[in-house]
Amino acid sequence: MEEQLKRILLVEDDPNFGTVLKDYLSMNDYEVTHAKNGMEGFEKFKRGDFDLCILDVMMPYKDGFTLAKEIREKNADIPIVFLTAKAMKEDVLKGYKVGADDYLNKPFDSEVLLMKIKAIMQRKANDTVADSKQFEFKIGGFDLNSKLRFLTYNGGEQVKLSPKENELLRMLALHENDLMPRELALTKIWRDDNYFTSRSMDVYIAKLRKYLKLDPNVEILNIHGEGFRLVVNQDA
Amino acid sequence: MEEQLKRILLVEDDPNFGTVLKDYLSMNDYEVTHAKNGMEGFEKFKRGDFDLCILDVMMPYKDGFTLAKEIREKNADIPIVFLTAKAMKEDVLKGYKVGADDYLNKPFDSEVLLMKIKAIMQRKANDTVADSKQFEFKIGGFDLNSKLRFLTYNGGEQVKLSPKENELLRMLALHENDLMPRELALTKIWRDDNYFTSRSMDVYIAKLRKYLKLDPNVEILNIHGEGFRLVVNQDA
DNA sequence: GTTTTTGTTAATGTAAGGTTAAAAGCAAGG
DNA sequence: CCTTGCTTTTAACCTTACATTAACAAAAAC
Repeated sequence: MEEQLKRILLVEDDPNFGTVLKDYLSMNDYEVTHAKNGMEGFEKFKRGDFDLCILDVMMPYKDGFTLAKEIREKNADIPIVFLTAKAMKEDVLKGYKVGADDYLNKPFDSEVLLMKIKAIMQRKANDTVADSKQFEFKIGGFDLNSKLRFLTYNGGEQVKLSPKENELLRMLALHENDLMPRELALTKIWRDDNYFTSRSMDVYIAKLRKYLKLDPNVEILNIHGEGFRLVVNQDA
Repeated sequence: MEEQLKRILLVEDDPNFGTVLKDYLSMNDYEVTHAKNGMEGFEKFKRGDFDLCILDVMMPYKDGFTLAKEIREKNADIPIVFLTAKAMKEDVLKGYKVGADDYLNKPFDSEVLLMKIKAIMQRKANDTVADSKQFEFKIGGFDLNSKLRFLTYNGGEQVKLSPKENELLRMLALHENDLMPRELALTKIWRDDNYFTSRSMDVYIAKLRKYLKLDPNVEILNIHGEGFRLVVNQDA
């Protein structure tokens, strides 16, 4: 029953309105990333892992619709809500064509926005059956219990894992014997893909290798420039 | 999957507003009982079986908070929504302490109220599944009688538990060997999740650990950032 | 051979949890 | 009322757990 904080990407060029809206959403338990224009919005979108996008339609350089189209190319499922000052029919239509999940005219009641967000999230949550819910893994002689965050070797003592250790090992296990792309772990676990998070991840790979040393048939291999591979030798 | 008509108790002294609201809710498929003051509200509450209470805060004789407290004594789970003209901070706090599920400032958008009601009902519906009626537990060498609030070790002396000690231990026992999320205990037992209630809970965890020290096979483990785990080693 | 990427260890800063004691609430009973 | 005893909260201080960053070594790519 773990409640995951929902992440929202807010792209709004009006600094006043943007900040107020961000604060309001933050107060209501959403993790908000605020981008000040379309370019920035797309960059942040690519690097983070969001649950919902709120896009202002009227922005310099890159308008909300164009941005939405780009976002849709990367992710066909993510809910998008448009903010617009104009209640023009064509605009609304254009928005829905790009795949808007909802539409709000400025100025709007912030409570209404909140309700709509909640409704959209819920709707999506029901769809998301594909979201892997596996929390127990056998890795060679190890058992990983990813819900309670511990690892045992041959039924021995339980070693506690930190949240990051746990998620990373789980992600590797989900791709056992296969490539687990760096980018995937970084966007999903660290929720940001940059130099520092990347180094942080390497630190965690080292930690995991230390735990896994107990079983000579289990190892984490690096695929240079690509990611890592959790391999289990099943001979013996 | 039979749909049961939800029953709402509406306590509102303003006859105009009360009637309008009642009609509005009725139109939206709720069965509404309208009480015109606190006394009447409590009488009707005792006699009826409601799914939700909507209480006006400002009422003659008996205000909404007092009424809420009385209702809470009879039923610790029923959702309560307060209506108030004042957006005063103290009022809000007082309300949540009594166990408010939501708060609405008059005048408000009736659509918003409707959505909130829906959301609350849904939330409660999910909780109720896990809400067990078990009141006796075996925890290693201990027996917990949660109705009479005492704990015995190997049939020895009965140690009395305070209400909070009791509820917390029961909540842990309901999740034996599994994660009992911090948030769950805080929202269910303390009815509020903030820094202080959280520290309060830690104090109670310490108390329970002291009681449970008698049996070396029983312990309460912490899962950092998640919650606690009551583990029982069943080897001997 | 130089640059980029990865491996590893240690240092730092922050957040969460543990512990104890004092203060505040609260419900009898005098 | 005021006290008394019990429960709960608040506060202070301490310890542990985590994640990030830095620094340097090793490996791979170019």
